[in-house]
Amino acid sequence: MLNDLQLDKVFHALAHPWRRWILGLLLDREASVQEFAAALPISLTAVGKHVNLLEGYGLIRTRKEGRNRLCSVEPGALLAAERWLRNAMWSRYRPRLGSLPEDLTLLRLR
Amino acid sequence: MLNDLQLDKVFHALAHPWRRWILGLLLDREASVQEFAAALPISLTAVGKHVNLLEGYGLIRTRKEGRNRLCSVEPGALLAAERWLRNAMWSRYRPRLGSLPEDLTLLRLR
DNA sequence: GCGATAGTGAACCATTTGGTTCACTATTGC
DNA sequence: GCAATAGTGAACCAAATGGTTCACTATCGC
Repeated sequence: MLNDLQLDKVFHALAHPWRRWILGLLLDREASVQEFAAALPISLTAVGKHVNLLEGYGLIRTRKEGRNRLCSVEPGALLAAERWLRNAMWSRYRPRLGSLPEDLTLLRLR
Repeated sequence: MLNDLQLDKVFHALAHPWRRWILGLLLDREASVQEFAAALPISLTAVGKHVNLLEGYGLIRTRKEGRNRLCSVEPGALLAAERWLRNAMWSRYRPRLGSLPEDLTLLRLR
C-alpha cells in the first residue's frame, strides 16, 4: 500500500500528457528513450528528464543495454493509484449512489 | 470521455495530499472551506486556493450559502481518471499478464 | 448595532517544473 | 578508425505552484 507521499508522486507523474503517453507505450512493450523522443515534440534531453522522473517515482524501471536505455513499466504504482481512486469512490461515494443522478451511468464498477 | 488536457488537470488535482483529503471528505458529505481549514495545517486563504483549483478543474462544485461556501464532489472527473488507469492496464498490460510475476496478485480486476 | 466568523483579493516569496542549448561520453556500424 | 547515434550533465530560463500576510467584504448571532 502506497502512503500519501508516494501517491503524490504517482499522480504527479500521471499529470503530464507525455508521461502518460510514455507509460501507455511501455504497457505494450519495452522501449528506449530515443524511441520516445522520436515521437514527442521535445528534445531528447527533456525526454530523459521525464524518464528520470518516472523511474525516480517508481513507475518504470530502466536498464542500460549498449548505448540504449531500455525502459519497462513497474505496474505496482499504477495499480496503487487505480486502487486509491476506486477505493475512495467505493467506500464513500458508493453508499449514496442510490440518491444520485445520471452521473451513475458512468459507473462501470460492475 | 475526458481529453488529455482535462486528464492533466484531474491528475494534477489529485497530486496533493490536502486536495485528496478534501475530496475524501466530500465523498462522504458536503463541507465548507472553513471545515477544511480547521483540519489542515495551512491558512484559510491557502485552502481557498485549493478549493478554487478543485472547482476550476471540475472535481467539485461549490455554492454560497450565507457566509459559507459549501462544496460537493463532482464524480465525473474522478471516474474518468479511474477509467483511464483501468483501461490503460486492461487493454495493454492485461494481455501479457500470463507471463508476468507476482505483481499480479495486486490485480483485482475481477 | 456590533463583534465574531467565513471568505476573497492582492501582493509577495521560494521552490519546482518543464523546457532549452551546448558540451561531453560511450557505443555502434561501416 | 571514424562518423553517426544514444544518452547525460550543466547552465540557464519562464512560468506555475503552494504558501504567507494584510486588508477588505459580507454574513451571523446576540
